[in-house]
Amino acid sequence: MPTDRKALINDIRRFNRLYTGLIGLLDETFLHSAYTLTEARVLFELGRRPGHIAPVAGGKTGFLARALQLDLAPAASEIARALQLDAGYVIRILRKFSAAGLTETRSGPDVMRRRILSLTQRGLAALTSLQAAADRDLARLTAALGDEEAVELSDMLARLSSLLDTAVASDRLEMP
Amino acid sequence: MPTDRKALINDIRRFNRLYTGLIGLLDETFLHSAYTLTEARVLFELGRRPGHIAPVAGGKTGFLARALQLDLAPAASEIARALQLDAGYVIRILRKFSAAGLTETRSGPDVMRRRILSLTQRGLAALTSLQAAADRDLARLTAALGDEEAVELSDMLARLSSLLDTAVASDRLEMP
DNA sequence: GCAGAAAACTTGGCTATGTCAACTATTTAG
DNA sequence: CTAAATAGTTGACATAGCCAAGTTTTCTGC
Repeated sequence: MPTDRKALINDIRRFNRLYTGLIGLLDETFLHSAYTLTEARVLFELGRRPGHIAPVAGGKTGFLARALQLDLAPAASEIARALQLDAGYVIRILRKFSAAGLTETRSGPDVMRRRILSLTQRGLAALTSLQAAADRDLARLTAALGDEEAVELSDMLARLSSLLDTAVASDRLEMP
Repeated sequence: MPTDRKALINDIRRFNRLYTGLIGLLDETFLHSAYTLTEARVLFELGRRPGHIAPVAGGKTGFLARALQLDLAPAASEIARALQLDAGYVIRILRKFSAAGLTETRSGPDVMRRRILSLTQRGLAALTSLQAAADRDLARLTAALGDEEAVELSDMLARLSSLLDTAVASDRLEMP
């Protein structure tokens, strides 16, 4: 292995340590909320998927939809995959949400298709409030940065995301 | 709040999502090892602190040492703080390590100062093996990147660490 | 359109992870 | 010397999250 790769790996490890600590700090926001950390993540994930906010009436979840990468696939399993969580665990969280009136299953005439979830107004409100809290903390955290540094940081994060995406994607292809 | 700050916060959130997923992938390395994720983190932390590998005989842990930021402070509490874990929890992990012969408490002539830990040869071996596994995974992950990209990534991580350090540090000062 | 495969859902049981409160021992500050 | 901090220690407890096994629903090949 070339030297620069060793250096890179070392740098990633160092950064990992730093960022893990930072995430720990930011997560406190959620711990002070009415939801657990994972519940919050699930809530965010529900909000991120338009298909779950406003499900297409009668939308098919079959081969075609999947091929087109439509976001209409069943909720629990998809969220579990996205967040790397156990499916059973996610189901329980979703049921808790449902019981709290945050989500609803707008089942059309076809009762079987019970899996498509959507956020209720109440769920959307909960999400918005969580987002606001998280934003407030991030604003506080980045308050010390100058305007130039802020822009620099944004640019780096974007580039970094792109690089990591490439890496992760090709890693996935190799070892599925 | 200026527009660029909102953009920055959004970018951070996006990056957070990506990186959280990445960390989840990398953590699998440890889950497949003989240690749990947290145990592995504690082991790494022990290895990171030279004071714990080779404690200075008779080293003082008092006011002076603290003022000079010497790394001779008691093990458990320090590790707990660094990793944001409960002290009692850390103690138990450390005892488990001790029982497995990974660490030892080399108490000097002063019996009272029973807190300084060090890794045994066996502990060091365990750590080395874990590091190797983690390195292997990181190498695989970054294999798809070109040499130029690797260097670019290293540079960005360093710069990013510096920016985040600044932010976190001044955040701590404001709200201790 | 039907049989079997694949994928999603669901549940119970379990371990690891982590919290909390209480108490003791030691160290530091005044 | 005394107070207050700081560390360590322990038990009891709660939660998070995984696993395996079973059920239901959807997809695929014929």
